[in-house]
Amino acid sequence: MNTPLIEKTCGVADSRAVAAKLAALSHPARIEILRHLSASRSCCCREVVDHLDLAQSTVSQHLKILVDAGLVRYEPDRQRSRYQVDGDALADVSASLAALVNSCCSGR
Amino acid sequence: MNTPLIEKTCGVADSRAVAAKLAALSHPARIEILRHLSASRSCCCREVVDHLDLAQSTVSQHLKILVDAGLVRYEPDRQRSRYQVDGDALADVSASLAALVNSCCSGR
DNA sequence: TTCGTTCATCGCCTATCGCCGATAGACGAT
DNA sequence: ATCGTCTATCGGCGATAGGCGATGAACGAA
Repeated sequence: MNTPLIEKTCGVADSRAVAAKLAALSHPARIEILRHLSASRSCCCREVVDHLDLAQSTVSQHLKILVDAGLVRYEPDRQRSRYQVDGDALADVSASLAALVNSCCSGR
Repeated sequence: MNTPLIEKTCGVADSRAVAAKLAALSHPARIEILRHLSASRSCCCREVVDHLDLAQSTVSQHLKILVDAGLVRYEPDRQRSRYQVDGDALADVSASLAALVNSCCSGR
C-alpha cells in the first residue's frame, strides 16, 4: 500500500523488469482472470474457463503467463489446480509503476 | 496523485482500457523514453534517438504508440517535433492499476 | 477396470510487434 | 534554388503473441 523504498536508480535493467511485469498485465483476459481469482476462493482452471468464454487451453496459457510473471501462485491439488493471486507481487508492480510515474511528474 | 473516484464497476470494457494503457507501457524502450522525456525539456525525436541507440524510425514508432495511448502529448514545432509527458494521464494509469491491485487484495 | 473430468502441453495458424532502411515532406540556412 | 536536417510513414523481415483443437497424463467415481 506504500512505496517501501523510493528507488532513484532508474536503470535500463529496471525498465526491463517493470516492462515485463506490465506486459503480463497488458491483456484484458488476464486482468479479468486476476479479478476473478481474487473474487472467488476456488480458483481452479475450469471455473475461470466457464467465466471467461475462452478455450481451456487459452485460459491455461494465460494463467501460465501470470504464474511465470510471479503475479499468481500455482499449486496442484488432486486433479484440480489451484491458482491464487499473489497480492504482494501485485502490490510491488503497482508500486513500481507509481514510482515511475512519480519520477516522471516530479519535475513539473 | 489520488484516486479521484474509486470505481466499483470493474467491467470488461474497463479491463480493455486498462490493458491498452499498460500495453503501451510494457516495453523497456518506451519506459526509457518516458524517463528521458520527463528528465529533459527539449523532447524532440532526434534527442531521444541519440539517447536510445535505436533507429530513428523505430523511436518514432514508439513515440507514436505512447501518443496514441494518450500518455504523451505531441506538438509539431517548426521542423522539430515536441513530445511531452502527460503527467495526468500517467497518474490515471497508475491509479487504475492501484485500484485493480487494491480490489484484488481487499478480500484477503 | 472403465469412464468422465480436469488440466498442461503440443502443433498449427493468423495477426501483431519490433526492428530496420528507404523515402518524401517540411523547413532553415546558404 | 539548393543543401542539410529533422520527421513521419511505408514496406519488408523475423519473432512473438494469441487463439484453437487434439492429445495424453492424472485422478475420482462407478
